[in-house]
Amino acid sequence: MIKGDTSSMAELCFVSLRDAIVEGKVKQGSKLSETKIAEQYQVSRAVVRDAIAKLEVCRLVERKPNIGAKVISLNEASLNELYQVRSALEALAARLAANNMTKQQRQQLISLLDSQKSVVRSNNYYQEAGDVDFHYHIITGSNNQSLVDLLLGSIYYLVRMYRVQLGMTGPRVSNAYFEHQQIAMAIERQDGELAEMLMRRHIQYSMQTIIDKFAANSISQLQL
Amino acid sequence: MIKGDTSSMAELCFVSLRDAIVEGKVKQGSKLSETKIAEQYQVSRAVVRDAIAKLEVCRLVERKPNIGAKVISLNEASLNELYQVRSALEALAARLAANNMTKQQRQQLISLLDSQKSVVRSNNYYQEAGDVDFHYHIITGSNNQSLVDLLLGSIYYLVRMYRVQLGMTGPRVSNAYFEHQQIAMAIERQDGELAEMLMRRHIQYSMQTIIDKFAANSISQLQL
DNA sequence: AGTTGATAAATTGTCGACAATGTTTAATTT
DNA sequence: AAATTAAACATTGTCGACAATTTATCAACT
Repeated sequence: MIKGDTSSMAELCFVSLRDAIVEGKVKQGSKLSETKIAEQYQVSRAVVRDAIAKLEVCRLVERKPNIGAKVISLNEASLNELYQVRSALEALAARLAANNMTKQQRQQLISLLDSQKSVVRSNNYYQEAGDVDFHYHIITGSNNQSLVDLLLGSIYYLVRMYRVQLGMTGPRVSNAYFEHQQIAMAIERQDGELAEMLMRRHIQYSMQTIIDKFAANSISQLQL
Repeated sequence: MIKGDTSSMAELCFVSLRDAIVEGKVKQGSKLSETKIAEQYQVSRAVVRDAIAKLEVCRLVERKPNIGAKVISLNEASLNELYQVRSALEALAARLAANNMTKQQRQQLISLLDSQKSVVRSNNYYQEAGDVDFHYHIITGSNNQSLVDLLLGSIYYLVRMYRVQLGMTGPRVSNAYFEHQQIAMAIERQDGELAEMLMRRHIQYSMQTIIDKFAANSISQLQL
């Protein structure tokens, strides 16, 4: 954590903790000790409490009075629920992107897909977080701040947390690239209805993959 | 604020501040002074800061380092965006409610509508917050906790804030009751697709009403 | 009257301390 | 040995204080 930025220490602590949780450095279900985190980051507990309060509302931690906070536990039921919500919201994002994307945003999306073409050939197509993430561009391209806040404020991190937990940040089958292309073409043609439908399908397939992976992961842990 | 509860003071302060903001006691766009709020509620500033941190993530306040927090400003663009998101999420809630509602929840919904029948006759049909709110029952009846958290954690309060600002907590035309009935019947018959479609329509009409009201309100303020 | 600069006052961000609560460890009883 | 109770320890919730930053006020100048 770099001091001297225009952000408060509390904000930096929040981002740092959020990333540590999402990327699996702090395990799901584990207890967050304000005292230890304050020591580790060399800040006062007030800073840590501010960050934890916000993480609670982001639904990455659960907090109980006098007991403290712990990272949420991941389970198949909540994964299912999360994907239902994700599907509804990202389908909306795709429809709005088809209608609302600026020319510049459209060009960025196309450029992104072009730059990823060679990656697909070597069967290494996957989505890193942030600027090079296809979904991130669709969401921001919706130009609906309320939707951006919801998706990038909470859903995005929860989904990523599951993917990290399941080791799904690595290569994926290249169907995803094809689906992304189809969605991008619908958006380019400003066909909101098609973009929405394709995105629903895409998320549905993705959901099936991650649920299968979760189930397989649970079975292999039972066998240990 | 009652002390001695099992909730922390920070939680009570959060709820109290949220309600004050949503119900218009603290004006939109106004500055929140930690010092003054702490005085008013007779707690330390730490309690107030905890509450404000959470209100920030709920998107009811905007916070800037070294400047402080202020209540969001309401405007037509963000109202529009909010309703787009609300429509997607409540349509999903209706579909899930048709599939997931327990028998008991279904009975409660029907009872609620029955109890409101006489109110409609006197043209006084409106939705108070919480337990007697039709939408609240649909959302909880979705039995998707992720969806409940999103809608009841943020969207619900933002929508209510707009309605209070526009004086829309009073009587409404009784079309709403008819629409609610139609939705409830689709849910009772477990017809998720119809429930979803009817809910989209219902929110769309509601959106048109509130946008018209917002525009009329803005014009009348310009004429002052 | 409007602008600029300096000073005072207020507010925010963070700190360490204290009291209350919960957890862990040790001692006692069965 | 197992169960119960008491004591010690750790953590959380809240407090007031300090330093840094911003805002408000006032005086001087144009």
